[in-house]
Amino acid sequence: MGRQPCCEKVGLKKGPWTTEEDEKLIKFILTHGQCCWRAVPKLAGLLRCGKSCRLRWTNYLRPDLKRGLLSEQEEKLVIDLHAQLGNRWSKIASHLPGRTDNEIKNHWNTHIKKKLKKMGIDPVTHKPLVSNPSDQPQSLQNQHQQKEEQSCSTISADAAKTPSADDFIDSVITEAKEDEDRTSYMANASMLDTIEVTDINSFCTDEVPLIDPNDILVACPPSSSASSSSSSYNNNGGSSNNFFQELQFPDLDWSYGEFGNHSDGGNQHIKMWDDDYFINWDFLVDNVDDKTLMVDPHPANSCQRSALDQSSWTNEVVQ
DNA sequence: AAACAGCTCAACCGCAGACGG
DNA sequence: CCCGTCTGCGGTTGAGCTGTT
Repeated sequence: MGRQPCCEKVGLKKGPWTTEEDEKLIKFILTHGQCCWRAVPKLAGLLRCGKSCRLRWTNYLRPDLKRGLLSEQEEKLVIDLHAQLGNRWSKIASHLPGRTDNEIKNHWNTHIKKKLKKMGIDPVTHKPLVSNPSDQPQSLQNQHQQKEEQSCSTISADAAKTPSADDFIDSVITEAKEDEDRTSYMANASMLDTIEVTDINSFCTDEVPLIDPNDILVACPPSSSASSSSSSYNNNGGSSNNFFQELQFPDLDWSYGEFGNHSDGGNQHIKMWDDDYFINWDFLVDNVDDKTLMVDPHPANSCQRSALDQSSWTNEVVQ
């Protein structure tokens, strides 16, 4: 009785991903696109549940992900959106190209929350922390007031600098609330320019990246993380770093450890998907060992396959 | 140098909603 | 409308790292 588990858990691996697992997953997704996550581990030869594969891909392996700390602009946008949307991280993330809900959620819990509290603002209500301001010394009240004004002023200053940023935020909030379709959002996407979000093209975590093969912003991870977070940035267990280096993308530097300072100026433009974009993908596809795998010369198209196509490829591969 | 505390973030869990039969 | 399946989401956990004593 009860709910069926998402997968047969017996014999499935858990915990940090290894380089080999990452390779398998990347190769599989690049070759087939995303579909039917439950089938992915079986077809890709992974001892993981589909859920785990999906998370690994969307939160870490997707090539269009930005890495590193959120910029001030992004942080402000997150705060604004959170004030309106609450903990709807995926909605918030959908307006920050290259950022995942998990990343934003983590950043909120570890950084922004503290920042707001320090400023005397309740991170939940976005209002001054003290419930009864009269209990508070006048100096503290002033401090809160100042901080709040400061907070508002920084945002409004930005708004002054980028006049349509507020409009944009309003529009995306309205859009999120009304659950408008993504198309209408894309129509307004150009407004993102005003808040210095680099990639204004369609962004959806459930798609293989449909990025414009131009520059995208790849932020360096925190230097601390480069040395810490062993499961990810260096080659202990979950590292994909070496793998990416081995792939030898032209003009692409994956050597996180060399990025150094990451605070604000830490973001670096890396020409990740240049004119040879598809050649790079081809390179990967060519290196897929399993010759039985279907090869799509334009993996980016994979995401645009219809549900029918996707079911048919699944069947083909299964067969 | 060792022990401990605090921090970060990838990964997991369980629930809810979407969807198709 | 119901039921089963699948995916997405948000909350939580815990391993590993850093800083402090």
